[in-house]
Amino acid sequence: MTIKKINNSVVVSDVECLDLDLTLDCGQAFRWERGEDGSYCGVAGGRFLKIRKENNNIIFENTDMEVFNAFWRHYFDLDRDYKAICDKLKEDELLSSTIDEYYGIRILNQEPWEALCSFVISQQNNIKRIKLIISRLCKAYGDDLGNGYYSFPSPQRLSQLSVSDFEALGLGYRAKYLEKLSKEVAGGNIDLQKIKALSLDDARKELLGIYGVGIKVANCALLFGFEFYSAFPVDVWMKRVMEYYPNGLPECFNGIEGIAQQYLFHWARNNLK
DNA sequence: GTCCAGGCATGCA
DNA sequence: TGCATGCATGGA
Repeated sequence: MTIKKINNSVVVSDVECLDLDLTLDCGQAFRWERGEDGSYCGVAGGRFLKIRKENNNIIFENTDMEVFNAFWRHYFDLDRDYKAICDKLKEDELLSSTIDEYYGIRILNQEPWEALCSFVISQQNNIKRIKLIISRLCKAYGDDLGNGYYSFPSPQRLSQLSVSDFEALGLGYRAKYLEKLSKEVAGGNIDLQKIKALSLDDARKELLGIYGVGIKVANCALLFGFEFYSAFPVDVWMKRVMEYYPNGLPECFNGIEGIAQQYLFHWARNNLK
């Protein structure tokens, strides 16, 4: 991997295992939009980014080296050896063919607050509508970043809302979950950074204590927002996949269960039912 | 019209 | 502990 500043962009060459479609539009993050040219625009960490792939280069447009190194480098998990991870996972028969077919999925390091909210919203919902609701939430209560892009609203901002304010965004019965969660985090009763520093089991216990957070939402938040690569979310799609593992998860998943899961999730959505 | 979506809280056994 | 049920919304 080599990194260069070219004009207004940061250009990263020779990145193994990063397919923008598979990574940004695979149900782990809900704020990226694909342009007709295959580029993606989105917001993370309060920053707008346009990213595209050109031959062997990943181009981070309108980004300087400081912001790239401070934020996007970690967001895209660029310092993790996904090739080695995928090679290990391919010891499993199902993943061997799945990774060949869908090589390039990475786990994004999203912010804990956004990930937790997003997956509370995700429950009993489909990806298209999750995106729609989050988009409305950001437009209504996030900071205006220009060109129709908005930051994900802070817990402080959302703590000022009522249940009916959330319902107006189409949150349905999840409105009361978001309302309470926002107030708890804004008020300091829930400390997400502290949870991030715990062991996986302890962090999961903390999240499971939150109103509206069950085992699936907790594991998604842990994997996508708290950097726990062993978290293994099982939703309706993964329940179908689990029939292929009647004796439990294979040993080659150890420590990287979450990455295995994301490939299997993608495979299931394309191949099962 | 019915079924389903990256499920959860609640009540009851 | 495990299981049944209700829950908001919108697309297929």
